[in-house]
Amino acid sequence: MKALQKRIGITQDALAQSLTERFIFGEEALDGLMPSTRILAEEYGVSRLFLREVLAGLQRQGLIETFPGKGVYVRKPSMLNAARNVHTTIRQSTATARDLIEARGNLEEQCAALAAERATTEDIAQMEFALKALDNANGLIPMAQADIAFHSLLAKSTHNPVLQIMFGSITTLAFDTMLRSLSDPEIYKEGAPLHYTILKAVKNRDGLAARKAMSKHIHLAEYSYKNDLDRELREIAERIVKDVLQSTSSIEEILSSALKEYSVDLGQS
Amino acid sequence: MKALQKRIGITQDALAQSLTERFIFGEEALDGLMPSTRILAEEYGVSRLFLREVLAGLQRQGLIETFPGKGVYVRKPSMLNAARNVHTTIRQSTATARDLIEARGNLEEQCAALAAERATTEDIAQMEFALKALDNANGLIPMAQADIAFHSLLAKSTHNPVLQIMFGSITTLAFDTMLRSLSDPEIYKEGAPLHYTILKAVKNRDGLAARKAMSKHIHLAEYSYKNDLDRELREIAERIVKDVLQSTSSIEEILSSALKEYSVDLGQS
DNA sequence: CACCAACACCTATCTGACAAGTCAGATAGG
DNA sequence: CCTATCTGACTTGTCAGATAGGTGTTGGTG
Repeated sequence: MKALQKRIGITQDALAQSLTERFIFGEEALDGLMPSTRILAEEYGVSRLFLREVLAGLQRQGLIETFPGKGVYVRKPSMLNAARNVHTTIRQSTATARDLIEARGNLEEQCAALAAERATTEDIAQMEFALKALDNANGLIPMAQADIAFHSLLAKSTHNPVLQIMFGSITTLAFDTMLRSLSDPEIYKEGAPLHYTILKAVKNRDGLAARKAMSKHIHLAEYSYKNDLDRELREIAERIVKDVLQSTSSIEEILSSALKEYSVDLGQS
Repeated sequence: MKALQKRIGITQDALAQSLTERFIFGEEALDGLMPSTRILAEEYGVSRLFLREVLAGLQRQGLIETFPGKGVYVRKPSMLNAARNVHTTIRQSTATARDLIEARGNLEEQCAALAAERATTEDIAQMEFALKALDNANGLIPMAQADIAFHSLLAKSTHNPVLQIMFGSITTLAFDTMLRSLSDPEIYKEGAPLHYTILKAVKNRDGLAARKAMSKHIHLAEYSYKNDLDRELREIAERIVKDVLQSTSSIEEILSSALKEYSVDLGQS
């Protein structure tokens, strides 16, 4: 590690930090367009490829976005994007569905309670829209999309960016398990009305009721999962991909298109 | 986007997925050493550069680790590493200290309660070690290191990987605020004994007591922060870096060395 | 047996080049 | 004068080949 630093004048990390300070936090690139890679590379005295790798890192963090033929644009931070790496790690870990439900329950209960205090009329309207879409949805995937949108909007309604990030980091996993839960009609029949209970409590500014309804809603999965409860999330996700998606498109694409459609703009609060 | 896919036979994402399935989830590379970049590039019919960028992506996700002169090694996933990108995004967002305390409080209360149920004797011994180190610590940084180690060990004691990841994603931010809190002797005098209260409750398997003590401990910061409470975390972090660190080394280095020292191996649970 | 030097690998990086997308401005045709 | 088209100068993405520097092994020498 140290040897690499000796060889060239600047590390990738150092360059990345310098660039973020200059273009993301700093006031340069006000229109959002950064100088071209050639210019930047020359300016810092590194090769274009080296700079490219640094930019790739920033892109993976969601700080910038590159367009072939156009240039590199500074991007408004997106909570969802930042959390993207996290769930791949969870999928690798030994985390089980039970672990996820436990963590998610606590988090979402807090979100429900805080949303009851803070949700704006616009927040509520968005959540109502998502629930109506869930009722009228045709097919498993549209249902799950509306479902995850509702929960994400609830997290957004807390107006706490940290909570939004935390929920964002498990959104994909929650989506996996929703796909599994919704495929069971009985579970759906029991769980769906609770959405309205939650929303009603939020409207009434009744944090405690919202929390209770959410708790009930999340923990329904504990009964429905049975044997899968202590199975690793990875296996569940794999099965879902095979059974439901049939490799038409990736889970992440479906998820992010849903969040776009329901204008869940996690971040930029 | 589509144009790029047309040009070459395989996307970066597709190759990344193929590689992970083969070497991370799959059984190849049992010793942890992957084939060299030359071989892999030839095998997939892509250039070394292209493969390199894919590997760089995997490395950023903490899936692999490259050693110059040795090769590319498959790496056991580290929860802390996976969450690294998240806090840079939080720092960019408009999140305030109040937001962090709110989210962290709820999360850590749950961790304390669950740790009381599940902590092993080894977990408890590690936490005791960290607390003793905190008492004997000399200087702000060693104190904060012991402090964050204790809280991380508590999260580890839940034996829930998802909770560990969630806590990992805000560890850096918590560390920032600890550095600020510990610099105030009065706050420290009030907050430090609560650590022992928490640990005692964990030992007694008293989840409720552990939760209460943790709640009190976290929310102490609300009094100490005063004007800073609604200031953005970014500013606080910047000030800390300037005042405390004086650019000797980065916050992340200090933090990760602490977690290593106290053998907080978030992940691989 | 101990040592060490040459060698064969590895990754990291640089150079120079070309393909392909994008956009503004010149230019030709109406 | 207006409009449609085309050219050229940008941009990123990718490539092959060469070099630098680290690491481990192997075989020869003392």
